Amino acid sequence: MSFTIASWNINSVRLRLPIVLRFLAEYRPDILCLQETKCPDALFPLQPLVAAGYAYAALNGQKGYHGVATISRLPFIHTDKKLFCGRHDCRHIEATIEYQGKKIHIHNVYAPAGGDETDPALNPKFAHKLQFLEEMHSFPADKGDGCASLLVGDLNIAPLENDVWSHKQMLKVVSHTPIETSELLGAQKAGGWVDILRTKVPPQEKLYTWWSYRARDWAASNRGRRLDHIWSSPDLLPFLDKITICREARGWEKPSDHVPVMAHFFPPQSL
DNA sequence: ATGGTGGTCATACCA
Repeated sequence: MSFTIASWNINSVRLRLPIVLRFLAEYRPDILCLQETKCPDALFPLQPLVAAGYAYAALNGQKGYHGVATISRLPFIHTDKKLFCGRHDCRHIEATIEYQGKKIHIHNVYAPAGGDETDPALNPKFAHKLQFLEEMHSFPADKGDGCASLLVGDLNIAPLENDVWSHKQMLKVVSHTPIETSELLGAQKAGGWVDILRTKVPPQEKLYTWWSYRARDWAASNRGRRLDHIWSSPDLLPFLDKITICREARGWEKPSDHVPVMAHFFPPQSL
């Protein structure tokens, strides 16, 4: 029995409940971290998820915007929320699980998109994004408590050249500007995190997790970006079996513009 | 250079 975690920016969990249930039925992750749920906790559709076998949920939602939720087949031994930038935006929830004696902190993160203008002096949303990135620098993979960690979510940045369809054309586009990509890689390094999607797909290969709604034909033009990420503490790397980018979900009925990303781990006792 | 498509909540605002 492997351990599988998935992350998906769902762009309204209530509107897209049918494809959430389809994904859970077909891929059966142990944990699913959702972003942009756009749903206050009191209105979160728990019952159908419980019926699908996901009995545990850690919710941090608000009306209309943002919102994260971590749903699980395994119980949580602890949950926590972090506020970023002194705001009450719902952009983070931490849930700790125990899997075969190994405790794992799972951070579910939704980073600010940042608007269109790339000058933080002119665009407060981009300034907010940069401050969020700065605060992500003090988000360690090793908390010093002996637990492993995973950090997943929509970070709204495609850090590497082949995380976008055209590096050259995207350098002036929010999500791939040099300040964002260097800050994100800086936060990753400062926290001691490993970008595990890129341990299985080499940086020379294109890899996308998001395709705009605005394209006439998203699959034909294939102008994607890798905005969704799975980071781990280095101690989990020996157990990493494979990753899955569920590209097919972009073609499902009433799709999100993001697709689920997954990591599959061998059971620690098997190695 | 522009607008292209979605979501929320009922109007602009956000992605």
